[in-house]
Amino acid sequence: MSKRHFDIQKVIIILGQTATGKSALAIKIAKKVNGEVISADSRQIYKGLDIGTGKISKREMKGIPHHLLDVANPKHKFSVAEFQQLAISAIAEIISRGKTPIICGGTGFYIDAITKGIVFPEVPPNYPLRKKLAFASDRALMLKLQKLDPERAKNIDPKNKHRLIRAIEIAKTLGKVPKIKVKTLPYKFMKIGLYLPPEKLKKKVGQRVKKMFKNGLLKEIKKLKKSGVSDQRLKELGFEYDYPTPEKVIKETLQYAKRQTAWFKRDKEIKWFELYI
RNA sequence: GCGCCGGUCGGAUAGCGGCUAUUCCAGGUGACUGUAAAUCACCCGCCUUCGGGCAUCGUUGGUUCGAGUCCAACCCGGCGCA
Repeated sequence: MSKRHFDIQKVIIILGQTATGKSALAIKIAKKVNGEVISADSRQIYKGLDIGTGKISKREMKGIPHHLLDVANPKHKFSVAEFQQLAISAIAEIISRGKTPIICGGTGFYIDAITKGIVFPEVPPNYPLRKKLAFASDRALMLKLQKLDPERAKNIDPKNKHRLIRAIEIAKTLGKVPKIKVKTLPYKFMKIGLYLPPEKLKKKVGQRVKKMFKNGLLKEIKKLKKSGVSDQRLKELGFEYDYPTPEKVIKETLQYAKRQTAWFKRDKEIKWFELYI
């Protein structure tokens, strides 16, 4: 019996708050283990959002192949489920070439979609329906959901319109919202979390944002607008479209970092490291 | 010095005498099943056994059954006139 038989394929995950040095570490590890990087970032997935998302440049990649960057059009929404599919096939494809997948990113939900194998109900977004329901009050949405699927209505966030609308969307096509299902992938996920103490993070974010402005963040936003990305969309993507100031961007980035921490805190499998940079 | 206006939580703001002082921002804790830098909940004067208890609207008095709200004086800030 060969040793190979007992080996479970490893998939390395590098996660953590923004600006903690994930991308650089991913490159280092990739060099060591003959790996390729899969980005798990809900904004870097889009074409044209480079400066504002802190996307790694070709040069910084140092020859390491990167997947799931620039695969979506910023004009349209990209969903977790789509990401999950692409990521799963990217993992398989990298492994089939005898290399090690390294998932690197800060979008906790995207990472969990892979590592926990969340099975999303096969109901794609119904944008006309969403648009229509967007005007309804949370109370009205709740009543609607109670009629469609009393079970789901019992444990849903009663004031969270996005979730209510999604639940209604599912219930309308499937009859009801299916119970949470999980289909784990046959890999061993090694979760490495990068952490910076608050003061250092603040400093790092400040430096990074200033660099963004220097590198032409405003020009990038203008370009996106010109290519047909609406103000509304830009806002969804986390960009100020009118008067973004460094102070504002820094503040928002730090707020985001806090939300990231809240997400990652729940995952006890993460091994945390402070990077000295 | 005179006149006018104002002083309410870290900041901003609401509060025609009546239960528990409003809302927004900032801050904190948390939730998360196809929007996730999204969305949502709770806390945000002090104490608490988490049920509540005690404070508090510049200060000090007063009117009143009852005052952030009315009155007086004072303190502070802004504007105007000297």
